[in-house]
Amino acid sequence: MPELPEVELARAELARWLEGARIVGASSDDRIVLRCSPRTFASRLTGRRVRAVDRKGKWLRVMLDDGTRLFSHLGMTGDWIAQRDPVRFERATLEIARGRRRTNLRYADARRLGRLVVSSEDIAAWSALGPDPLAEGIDVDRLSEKLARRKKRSIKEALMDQSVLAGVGNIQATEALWHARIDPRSRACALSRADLRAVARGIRWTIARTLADLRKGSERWQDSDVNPFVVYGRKGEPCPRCKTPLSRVMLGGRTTTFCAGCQRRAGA
DNA sequence: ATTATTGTTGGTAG
DNA sequence: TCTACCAACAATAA
Repeated sequence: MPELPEVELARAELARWLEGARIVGASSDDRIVLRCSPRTFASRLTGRRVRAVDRKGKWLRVMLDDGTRLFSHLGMTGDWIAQRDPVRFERATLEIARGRRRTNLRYADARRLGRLVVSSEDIAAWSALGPDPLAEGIDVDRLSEKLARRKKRSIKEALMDQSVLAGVGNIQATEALWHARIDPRSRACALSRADLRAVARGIRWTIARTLADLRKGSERWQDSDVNPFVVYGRKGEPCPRCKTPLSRVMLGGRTTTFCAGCQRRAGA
């Protein structure tokens, strides 16, 4: 379910339910998603008050009043749902109380590629994340410095590297590079300063666009049959800009759609 | 039966 | 120590 925009939506939803509320129960017995002992999960969370729900890239961090942190990554199919009754593919549950009001927050994850970790400190996966494009913006100088060391990687693979920019995944990278008119197969180190400024604009554009879609639709696009993206998943359809049929290649094992007509190979 | 999928990571090689 | 590559993880849908 998640790249940066979806996770940001999940953060806002969680914050609305959790901030200032008290966790009065926590349980999970999923030995794949849960990366700490079920006992730790229950005992460290129960009774605590929630200070804040933060997001960095695709990671969520719930900060509690005693410094304990709950980290949540949604993997490919994870989602938090505020609902009294159990949901399909439920892997963990938080019972929360705010005054007299009680709610259950349920973590659902069909493929179980997501993870939940309770820790008293920030975990390595969180600390290793690069800047978040939505929260911190994109510093082209810093980006250029990092990409200069990627001699072999394509720009698309580099953008999906979470230590380069946190939160950009297959869809957002595909859309951003189309907007920037850069061929996704270009070597990351071959992009000029102007190219990188265009990529930064492309990322801001696609994130803002996806976020706006999610906020107004509230229905996740996977659940409807409408593809809201400009090029992702549209191989063979005419490019919205130049009408050339869109091509598809594999980069780093991920499907990549692009326009051979108007996305130029950098450095070539 | 086959192929695809919004993601990460651990092992290996260089 | 850093970069690069790929299989593995796991479950569903078309």
